[in-house]
Amino acid sequence: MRRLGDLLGVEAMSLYRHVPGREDLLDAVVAAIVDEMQEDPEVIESPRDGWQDFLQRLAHGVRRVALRHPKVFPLVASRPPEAPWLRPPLRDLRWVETFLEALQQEGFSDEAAVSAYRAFTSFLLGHLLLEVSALGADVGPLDVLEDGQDLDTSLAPYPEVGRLRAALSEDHSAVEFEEALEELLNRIALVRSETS
Amino acid sequence: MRRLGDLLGVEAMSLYRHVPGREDLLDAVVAAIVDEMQEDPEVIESPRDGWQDFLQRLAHGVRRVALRHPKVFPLVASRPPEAPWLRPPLRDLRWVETFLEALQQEGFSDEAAVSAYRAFTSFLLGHLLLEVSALGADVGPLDVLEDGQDLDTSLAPYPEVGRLRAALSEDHSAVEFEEALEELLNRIALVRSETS
DNA sequence: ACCTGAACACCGTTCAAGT
DNA sequence: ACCTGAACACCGTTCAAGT
Repeated sequence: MRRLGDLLGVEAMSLYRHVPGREDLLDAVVAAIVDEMQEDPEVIESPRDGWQDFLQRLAHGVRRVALRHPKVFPLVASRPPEAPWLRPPLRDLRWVETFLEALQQEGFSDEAAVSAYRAFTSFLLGHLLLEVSALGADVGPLDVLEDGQDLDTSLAPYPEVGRLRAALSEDHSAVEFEEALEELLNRIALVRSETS
Repeated sequence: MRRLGDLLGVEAMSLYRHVPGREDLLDAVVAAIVDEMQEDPEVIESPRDGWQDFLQRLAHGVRRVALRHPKVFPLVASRPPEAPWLRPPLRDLRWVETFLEALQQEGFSDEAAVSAYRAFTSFLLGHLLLEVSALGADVGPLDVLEDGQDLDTSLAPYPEVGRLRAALSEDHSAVEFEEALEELLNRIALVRSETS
């Protein structure tokens, strides 16, 4: 609060005229991010070419927002949701409604739509949180080391990690996201046809 | 620090004899949780009936630890990792080494093993973080409401959410975890056979 | 070797007082 | 209506001093 006050050229105490407290302010930040997803033209674009197309565009939209705000996304992902049916990062009644409608219009049963919503949010959370945290890490890999050690000797007990450390450090987040998303959509399609 | 001191019947300042600071203390907590995974007999059990059996047991072991420590697991999931090749929640050189060895012994190529490690961690992170945070939420669904409103009127603009809110609130985390894990193993098997 | 007291530089928040 | 000063109850951390 004090820092934000400074940033606005005002004393911290003035903020309490406009906002009940720190927690509500953080909630508002999260809400702003969620709104940003809602305004993405790539996601909202009216002609939906099937539910797969819709979920593809939604997933990519959420990913863009996450990458645009790497510092804030963990908040979107982990603030306690307002209700049990709001799962991060799709923690918004409008999104859940749109999501369910879109799938039901294409013949999903109630249970299939709900289970797709669950699988979809788990997927987004895992991939985007990991991607975003890797971004924020900007960790010189030297942080692991004790004072005298170098990387090779400290990795000596772990030959495979040492041998593959280049491969392990590569960033394949974009293609991984794509492939896992593809796979998720296939799984959802399967559940759809099972229960319909 | 002050609260922990109280808990130990000592002044906060005494803690600095034993620990460099707050951050290192949190790191130690995370390390303790990771060690707990290592000691789970269900996971370590020597006769491994193939890599699928190993990954199944590992996933369930991590899940057990996460559910045993719902308050601490978010820390395991989101503390900045020590190196780019340590992905939460499997953020431990010993685990990565074991993981890679196990898969290579069963004919995985280097790339297939690394990509399996990535997919596996994303999966665990998404599912367990969501499950654990739903646990900690214990949210009376009334928190969403303004003072005068009741649930039905506040959900009125979202008919599908309203209609399906019972289904949306049900907890299916256990079966979802199982099914998604199954699906993940199938995908990993596919990648394995493609690149070998 | 281990602990303590006093102190420093921070927080978020309340409230009476200013314009 | 909006902002401020002083104050309160907290933090983590340093350091000289105690046993």
